[in-house]
Amino acid sequence: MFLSPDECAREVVEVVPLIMRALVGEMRRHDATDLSVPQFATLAFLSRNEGACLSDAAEHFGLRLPSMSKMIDGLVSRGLVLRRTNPADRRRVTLALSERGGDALRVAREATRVFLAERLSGLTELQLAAVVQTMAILRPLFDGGGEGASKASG
Amino acid sequence: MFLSPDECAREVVEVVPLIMRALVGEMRRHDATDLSVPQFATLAFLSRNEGACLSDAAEHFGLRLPSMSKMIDGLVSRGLVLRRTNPADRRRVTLALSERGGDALRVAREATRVFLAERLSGLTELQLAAVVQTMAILRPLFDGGGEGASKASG
DNA sequence: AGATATAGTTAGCCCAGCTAACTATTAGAG
DNA sequence: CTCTAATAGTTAGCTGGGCTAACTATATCT
Repeated sequence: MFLSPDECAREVVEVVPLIMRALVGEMRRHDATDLSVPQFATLAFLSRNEGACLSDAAEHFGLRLPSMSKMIDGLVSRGLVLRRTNPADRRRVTLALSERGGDALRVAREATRVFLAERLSGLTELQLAAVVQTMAILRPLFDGGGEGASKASG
Repeated sequence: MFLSPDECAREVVEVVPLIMRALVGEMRRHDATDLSVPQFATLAFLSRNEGACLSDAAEHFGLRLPSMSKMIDGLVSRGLVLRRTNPADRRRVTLALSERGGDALRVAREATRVFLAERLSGLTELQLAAVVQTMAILRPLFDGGGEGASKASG
């Protein structure tokens, strides 16, 4: 049986939104963490990139500056993110997680992980391995907005 | 090597949003199709469920009625969906794709498929098979809002 | 010094969720 | 048969999260 990228794409385009919807729904339900998925992702990015500036974050998520700025607004006003002017280049803004932001991220990560792990709990070891392998295959194709994605054949 | 649902969940929760972001970004770029992802998904649902009522659609997507109603508003006002009162139960509304809606769905599907297929074009046959297999594994866990998902262990 | 480029913000638009409150219709109790 | 309760949708109004256009502030370059 020949398996074309086309057929594969058809599957991915159906299943990924299903999973995403479940994740979004789950996070919406959680009043405890009370983070939207984009907010969650932003905190995660900042935890991996301490000191990133607004443009860095915007580029990573493929967003325009105003969108990113507003998102950060929300997180700053909730005390989860610190926004400071960079003294070396006073046009730039330096972003960092606050202590509360780090806590919120950990809580949200844990809740999401628990939710997903529960969904996956019925899978066999072999199936789990297949899922992990697939994630490893797909990640580089879609990370960083996909600029370098077309040369994934290597 | 033992692979726990937890580790698997950690991968899924990182990679799925990456893919989703790419899909959303791609659809936003497309002025031709000019459908948002939820609109696209709604048309796809209606094409598979001719004659569904508003509640059916809302339940399928895990949305509240007002949200679904507004979404349908948009599609109706663009001539993509027909909204008719069900004569058998005049409280109900019967939804269907219009001809233009069917066309729009086909165009959007094709564009999305092409985009994704391009991203996947560098994968080997084996990798493609793994992806397809994983989608088949995950789909039932997240389809239909996941009501029956917790008993996936059976 | 003055033009140009870069980093962010503000204003204002749209879509897409939500709840609360409402209308219209149907089903059911008495 | 009527009156109440339940069900299906809509409307109003809120929030978040995208966008562009226009602006400010800073840096860079001629």
